[in-house]
Amino acid sequence: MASSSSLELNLSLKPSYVPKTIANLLKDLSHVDNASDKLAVLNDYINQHEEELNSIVAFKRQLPQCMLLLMEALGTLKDEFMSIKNGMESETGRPLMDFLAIKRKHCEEEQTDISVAKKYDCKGKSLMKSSPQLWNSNCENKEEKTFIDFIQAPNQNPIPFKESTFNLSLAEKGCISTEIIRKSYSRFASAGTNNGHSGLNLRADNRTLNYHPRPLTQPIWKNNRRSWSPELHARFVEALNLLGGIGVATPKQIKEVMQVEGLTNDQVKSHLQKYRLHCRRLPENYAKCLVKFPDPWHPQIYYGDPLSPEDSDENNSNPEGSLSKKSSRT
DNA sequence: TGCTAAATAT
DNA sequence: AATATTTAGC
Repeated sequence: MASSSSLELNLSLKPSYVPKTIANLLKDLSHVDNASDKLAVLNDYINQHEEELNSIVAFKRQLPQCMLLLMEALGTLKDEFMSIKNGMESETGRPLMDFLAIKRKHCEEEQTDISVAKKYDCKGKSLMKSSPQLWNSNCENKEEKTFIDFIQAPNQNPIPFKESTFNLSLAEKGCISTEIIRKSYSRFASAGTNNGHSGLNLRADNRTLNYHPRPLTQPIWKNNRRSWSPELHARFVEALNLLGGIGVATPKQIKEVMQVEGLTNDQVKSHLQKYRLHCRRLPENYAKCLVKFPDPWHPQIYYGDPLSPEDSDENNSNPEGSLSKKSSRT
């Protein structure tokens, strides 16, 4: 209703995302008579939903229902996209590729339109790139992870990238197979039920899969004991954050993400215990923070996006000074 | 000795 | 997995 104006895109094909329920979106879509425009709108919603899914995946344990709702919405959107696309093809007898070529042309024009970017500005970054890219058969962009990628458990054979990227498969065969989505969805839904966890337990998201820690530069052994150098600790905290925070990450998961040779579960467990005790004494917002926060252990270190280890690693040059600060606490 | 980090036990 | 206890380094 409020968004009906946004659907007056006719042939301009501008991004049309306006938050609304799927039911309302479908209702609004039913008033659009041009199938191409419907697909464009659906595509915007699909991209936007994937972005949002990416955003909350770090909070998946706290927001499992949000994950499910988003994934259901995505499934619905993609099914709808498929059926419209199929309808188009059977009606016109024209393969989708023709359609894609037309869209691509439009999108290239759009890319120069600042107002288009504005619409996608609410979260700052990559949103604007998603829409124009959809219609390109741009296989280069391996960074662009979508829906399917972060439901892969790390030890499962990932679906080949070709199939797992919505954009690419759209370009190649018109649309991602809903079968793949369903498979992934059911894997997602059952992921946490057999391992003792109450809720969903997605072991790895797309960031975890991409996490490639640089080799440690500082010694991690002292006598016979594991020495938690600030650099090692930084990696520990990164892993912690990737896995959803101090309250939910388990020692085994942390160890796996850290990828430090010789590191044992017990050592991580011990360190986690110590770290939790330490954080417990601090204002509680520290302990809950997931992404950006000053490490209470090394307060002068400010952890940035866990994706960029250099943020935390490099700043550890003066570690011991902060360690001594701990003893001044009580 | 006391304090803490790390290891080990429950 | 969480907590408690022990060991050991400074």
